[in-house]
Amino acid sequence: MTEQNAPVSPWAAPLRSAGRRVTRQRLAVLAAVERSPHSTADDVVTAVRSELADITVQSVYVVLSDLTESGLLRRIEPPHSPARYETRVNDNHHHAVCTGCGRIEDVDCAVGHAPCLTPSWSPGSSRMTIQIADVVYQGLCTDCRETSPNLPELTETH
Amino acid sequence: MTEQNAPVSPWAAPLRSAGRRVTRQRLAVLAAVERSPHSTADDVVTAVRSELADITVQSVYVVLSDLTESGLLRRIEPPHSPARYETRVNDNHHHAVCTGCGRIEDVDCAVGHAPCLTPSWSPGSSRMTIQIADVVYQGLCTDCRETSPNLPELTETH
DNA sequence: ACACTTATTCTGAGTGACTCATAATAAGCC
DNA sequence: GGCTTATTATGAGTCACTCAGAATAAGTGT
Repeated sequence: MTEQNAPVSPWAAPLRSAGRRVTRQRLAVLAAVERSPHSTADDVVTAVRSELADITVQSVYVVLSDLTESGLLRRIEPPHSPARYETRVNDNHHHAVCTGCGRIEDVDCAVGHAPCLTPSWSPGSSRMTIQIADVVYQGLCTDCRETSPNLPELTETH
Repeated sequence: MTEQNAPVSPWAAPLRSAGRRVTRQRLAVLAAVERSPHSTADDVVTAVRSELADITVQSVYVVLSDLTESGLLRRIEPPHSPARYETRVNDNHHHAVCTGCGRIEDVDCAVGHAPCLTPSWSPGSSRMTIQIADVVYQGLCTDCRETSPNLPELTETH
């Protein structure tokens, strides 16, 4: 009875080394986001409630922002969408958002190194110390491309 | 008396060629955004009211999103900030947001061409037709760098 | 196993940033 | 000067969070 009869979640150790207590709520949120990357807070509430029926929306918000701050989750803010979360952190990936249906795909860095970290400033700007550069691609996914035939040309906005 | 006694706004022609009527509200909004790039909707309301005291917040929202749709304004959505607008459209520039004070600077493309428009997809992603790639840099501006001495290292997130 | 401290979660209210439906107004055209 | 229809104003409502304070439960020590 003293021994652990439930399997220890793979998230317990990461939580501990982030200096956070291991709670059922946090484990459930992490599992939900891992199962469905790019989930919104609302998605997470729905998913988690199948396991923890009474969890509140507010708690999910608190847990999500706390886990984001501790580096276990990454928060992305796609245009015209509530914030989304994923467990894939600490790698150089970005996101592509379909302007038709809103679906989000992961994108690795095309260049390998980081040219965008040494930006060329526009005239009149003071120079900032850049820490991160996030790229958000927008385009049409294969499904939406079929339904809407004639599209704007590819624009060089980078 | 029939001749134009007020100088024709430089924005009249662009509005017309975008198929939009030339109204005082639109001219005032465009002038305000041109004067203060990266303005929020609220900033615009304040600025415009010095000229058009009775304009409503809702109208400003409508005008801003309409002008964005017609390509006269560009809307940017910095993290943890309401949407911002600028008149500088159709050029390849991006933005750097100071994580300390929130100030926003313009950044030209560092690479000149557009490597990010040919992204390398992560496994499991379907290929989208990319139309635009927006880069958001985050870092510390010179002012904030002085006040907060020890900072996280530069991270390659691109 | 039990108490204790404090992080975490819950309860309930509140805010910021928009969005929508409908009525009034005013550009642009004849 | 009228007319048509795009714009703007009015007023209400929603979405995505955020905050204060009370209740609960991890983790720690005994």
